[in-house]
Amino acid sequence: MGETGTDKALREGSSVKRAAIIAAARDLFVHQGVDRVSMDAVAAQAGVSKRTVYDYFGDKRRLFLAILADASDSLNASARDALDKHLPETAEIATVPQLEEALTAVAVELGTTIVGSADYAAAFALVAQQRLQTPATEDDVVTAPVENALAERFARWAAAGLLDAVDPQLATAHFGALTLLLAYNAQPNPASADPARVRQIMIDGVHAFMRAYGAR
Amino acid sequence: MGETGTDKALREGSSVKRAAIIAAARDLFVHQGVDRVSMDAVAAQAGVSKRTVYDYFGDKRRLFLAILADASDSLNASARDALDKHLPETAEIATVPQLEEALTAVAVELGTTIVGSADYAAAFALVAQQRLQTPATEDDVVTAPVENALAERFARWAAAGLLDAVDPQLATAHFGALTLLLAYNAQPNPASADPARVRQIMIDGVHAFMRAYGAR
DNA sequence: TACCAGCTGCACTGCACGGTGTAGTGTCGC
DNA sequence: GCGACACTACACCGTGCAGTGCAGCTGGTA
Repeated sequence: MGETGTDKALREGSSVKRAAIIAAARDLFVHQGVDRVSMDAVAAQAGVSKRTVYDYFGDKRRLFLAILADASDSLNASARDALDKHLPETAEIATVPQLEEALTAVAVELGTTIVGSADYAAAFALVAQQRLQTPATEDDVVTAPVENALAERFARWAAAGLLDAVDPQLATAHFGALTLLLAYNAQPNPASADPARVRQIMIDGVHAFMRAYGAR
Repeated sequence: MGETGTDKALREGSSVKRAAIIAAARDLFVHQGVDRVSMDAVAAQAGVSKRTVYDYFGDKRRLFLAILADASDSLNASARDALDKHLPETAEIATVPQLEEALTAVAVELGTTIVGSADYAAAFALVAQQRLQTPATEDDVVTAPVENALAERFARWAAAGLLDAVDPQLATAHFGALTLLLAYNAQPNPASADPARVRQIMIDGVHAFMRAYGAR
């Protein structure tokens, strides 16, 4: 399941044009909905002929899937960056306050990069749009890797006596709900978030999480 | 802002037909997306002629808004019911465990009726679909009344020393995130939720909430 | 009986969009 | 000069859909 077969006769083309088309389509799709955006509009926004769009991506559905894959990739990449940056394997976290500080740093960074950035918020919006439609939408944005990485760390801290979490998976879900989920949902419309507001939600969310799960 | 003006020349008609059209349109819209559902399909599903749909609602947009208003009303009604049932003004809640029990009852009921019921889940799905589209979407599903009612109760319990909540609004937001938001988001697709799963999420969510906000 | 409103069924218009085919232009390597 | 290629501009087809107009059926009412 690694490669989604580029079935036939798709042109490789330059990566800059490809990126331009994806960016244009993403922005238009997010703000107007996939169905209301014509391929002509995508081509115009990308500064490319409509024919080129079809030569590159085949049809509208495959263009959409390409957007999802692209967003999913960069989302996971930046999430992993944030984790490695603020919660490295070598982190010396020995007290609950240290843990809260580190988690807050992670949450704020994730919040500003994910919720605050149109690129990633777009992915969620698009999935939310298509989720209900044609049931054959198994092509989702994969959040699992990040969640698993977090759950693994939670389990380690629980073992170390820093967290009072019987079920690390559940703790991870609650962490996400109190931070990213809440922040994303609190925005009137994604891709235009108020950074300060997001930041405050993150801080409050981590604080509540630590009150619930921090060892006493 | 009370009445959205039924501009002109709309027929009142029988409430059963009206309800049938709304139900049919809601289901189709939720499962296929507003743009992909034709008015012919709505009429057929409702067992009504297309002409009648137009005579009743004017156009597709107003039909959509009627669905939102309808869902918003019944959602708030059943939410208020759940609150009055499990957290009446006359409730004798004096201990933290009693509070957790009552909150769990409320959350489970809200979860099964809202997340578990297609009617209300549909509203959120539709709003999610339209939220990004044409920015002039001020016609939202109003959750504010319920949230305020909850926040008010939280404030009272905080004053009574049962909750350790400096900011009742924030506590309400966290309560919602840990329960409804998480449950709604954990469903692969709304309107087909697993009741047992929803129930468990609610129980766990309230438990975590009480660990974070319950007085020690 | 005549009238009238609610409703159906259907034909019809106008339009927008997905997708294709193709002629023509610029560019690179030989 | 020549072929191969990437790309554009544009015309074009088929289709699906929002919305309208209308003829006709039905049941209730005076």
